[in-house]
Amino acid sequence: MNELILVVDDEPKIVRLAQDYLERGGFRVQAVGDGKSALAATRQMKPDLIVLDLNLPGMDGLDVCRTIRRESDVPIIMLTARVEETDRLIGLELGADDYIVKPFSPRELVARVRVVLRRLQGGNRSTGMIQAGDLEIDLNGHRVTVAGETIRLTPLEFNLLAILAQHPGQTFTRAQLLDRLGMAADNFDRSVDAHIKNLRRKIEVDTSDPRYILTVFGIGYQFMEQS
Amino acid sequence: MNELILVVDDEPKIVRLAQDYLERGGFRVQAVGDGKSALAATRQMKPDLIVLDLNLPGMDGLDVCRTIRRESDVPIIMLTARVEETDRLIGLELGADDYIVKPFSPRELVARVRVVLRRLQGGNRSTGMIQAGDLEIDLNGHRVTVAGETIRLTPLEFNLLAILAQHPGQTFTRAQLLDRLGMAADNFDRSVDAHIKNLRRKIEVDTSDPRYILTVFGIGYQFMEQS
DNA sequence: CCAACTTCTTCACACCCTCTTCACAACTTT
DNA sequence: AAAGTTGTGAAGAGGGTGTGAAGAAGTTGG
Repeated sequence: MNELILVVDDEPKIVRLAQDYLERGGFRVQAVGDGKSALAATRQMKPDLIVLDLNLPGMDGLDVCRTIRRESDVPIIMLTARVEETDRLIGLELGADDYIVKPFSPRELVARVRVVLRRLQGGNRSTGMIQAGDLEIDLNGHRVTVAGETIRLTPLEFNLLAILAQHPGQTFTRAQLLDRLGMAADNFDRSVDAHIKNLRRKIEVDTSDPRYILTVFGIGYQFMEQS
Repeated sequence: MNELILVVDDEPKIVRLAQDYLERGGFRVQAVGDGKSALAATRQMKPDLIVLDLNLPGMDGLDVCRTIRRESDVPIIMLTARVEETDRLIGLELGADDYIVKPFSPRELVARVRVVLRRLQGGNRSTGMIQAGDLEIDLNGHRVTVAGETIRLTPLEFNLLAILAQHPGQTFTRAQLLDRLGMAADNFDRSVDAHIKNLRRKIEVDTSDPRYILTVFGIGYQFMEQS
């Protein structure tokens, strides 16, 4: 089955153009015109990739991106009108996988879509089960076992572990984690540390020499890469 | 071998101007004055990029663009006198990759040519990934691998490497690096040296014969240009 | 609706890593 | 050969992190 691309833009011309080229490129395309519909469509149709315009009526594209990221790892390509904004996109690290500056060539769009999809195909995303050493995480069942023993995690601890474990080797800043966990942005950064501490106490054999959740000094935390 | 650019325009002044600047920019240039010749030249010489004027004698520029697109994926930059956004879209719809409005600055033309060539050749500026030899830098994930092995970098070392690697071949003075790293301006210049030393120890095979971070005596440092 | 419980946030202190600086050696340029 | 520039190891100052405990906020059960 061909990949399903969700195009989110309020300009019909752009939508038509993108849809036309993407379909000619062998993708299925669904289009919506505002952020609210984008969220609904993402939940219902579970697209394989989202092309998201930054300035949308109503909800800001950045908020849409953030919200989608909280519940899904679907790849997102941002469309932006200004070159200056692209710096912020990377700086904010809000979870977009690529961006394209308007006016864009539709062929470039198709090429970028292919690149992003190919890049993320190696990732294991569909099973809902993550294994790492003695650790086993059941994303759907909200269950975590260490050496066969089920352990009790708080909701926040589970989500924290899930985010990290779904991206082994990638370092998340405290701000990114606060964001993805849906915690108030004005929270103290160090509250993340507290949860990491509690989480380590439950899953690590030796908390002073962690095997799963590593500290990246000055940046944040990361889940140990599988060897 | 340098890229071959085909310039299609019926105004000798424009052709001369474009040819002059493009050749000075390191490209080979071939020029024709009408649509029919443009098609023939495209088939024969297989240029790496085409600069195409919209209003040509005989065949319309849009038709030329459409026809070329049927048989080739060569990048096309359109030249036009009109400014309206709708025209941009029409051009892009036909398969052009960029759009320049006349009168244009010849330097802008060269810059656009470079941009289009780079982004269609899989330039990975926006992916957040930088590759150079055995070195791989994940800007978003704050991860650096050497020959597949993840290495530990301090925040300052990571930023230093990122700045240098994002501008290969460009030499930075110590003052520039201090500035970009957000270090106090009254810092000792030599602290940069110390970080370069530590960085080299982690990424270079032989620190006395660096492959990635080169010293430019009397100036500063630069990241090795990859061939 | 209240009480009991769990979870989340904040604080303070100790500890560890990083950054800066210094001094000297090695190198490049003139 | 002299002068200036860069490479390098070591040590102190500064800032980030680990941690336990206590208060705040949210949840569950009667």
